[in-house]
Amino acid sequence: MEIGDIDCGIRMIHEDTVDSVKRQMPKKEISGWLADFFKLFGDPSRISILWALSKAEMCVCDLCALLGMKQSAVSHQLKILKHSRIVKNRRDGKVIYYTLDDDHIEGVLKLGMRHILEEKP
Amino acid sequence: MEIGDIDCGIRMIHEDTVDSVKRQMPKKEISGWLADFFKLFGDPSRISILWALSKAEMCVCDLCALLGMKQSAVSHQLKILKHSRIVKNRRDGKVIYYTLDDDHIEGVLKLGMRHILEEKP
DNA sequence: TTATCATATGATCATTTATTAATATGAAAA
DNA sequence: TTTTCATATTAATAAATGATCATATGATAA
Repeated sequence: MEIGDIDCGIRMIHEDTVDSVKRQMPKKEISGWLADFFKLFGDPSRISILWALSKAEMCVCDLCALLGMKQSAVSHQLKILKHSRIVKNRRDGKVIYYTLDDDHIEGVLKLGMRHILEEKP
Repeated sequence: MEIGDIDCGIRMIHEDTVDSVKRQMPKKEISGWLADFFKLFGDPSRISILWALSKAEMCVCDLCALLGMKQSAVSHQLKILKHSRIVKNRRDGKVIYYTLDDDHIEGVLKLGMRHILEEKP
């Protein structure tokens, strides 16, 4: 129990613990990327879109019908997901089909789902 | 390629796909819980706090020192995490120690990290 | 070409959220 | 009891975000 230096306006009580953990922390840039990644899953609309795309390739208007969302709203979310390279699309005439573009996405969804189902009985 | 009913103001092109996926969709309530769960990981401060706690039990002021955050900010985030039963605490005199309160959390962090490290070379 | 359809984009608005400063609580030390 | 220290809480503010409306793009069909 040593009293360490001040960095953020308050005392540090366990300097050894802080030092040890500090060595195991990711760089700030990485934490930011991680948070940005999880933020993609932090909205019910995007969760539904991703879940749906994990089941089938779908076009925008099918997603609208499936989820009861405005076309514009779906398009905006798809743009975010595409920009994060979590989703990709292909054009066939006027129709644009979306699919998941990353092997990890379904795993993340399922891991989260497992947690939810255990937490809320 | 059938043209289906209208629900959200636009046409549904692939009715069979939509029907099939609809049967595999989680209920809205569940999508909401999922999003709320991932939202916890969608902020750099919380990511750092959770990562730190996955390495050691820590008190509030140690977290402040480690992360360079104001005590108030740390406390706010810990409150959110505790309320979501992702983190728990114990009191020892004036000091309150926090730990992860869920086996899944570290797994989620690591899965996300794996994704990040593959994406950003 | 013009009209139509599927999708994308831009601007705006309302809501949520993270941080801060100030203050309160609650336990130990003096 | 009074003071000090660790943490929590409240209120205010600024920034981020998701939905919507209106409009634009881009491809096919007439």
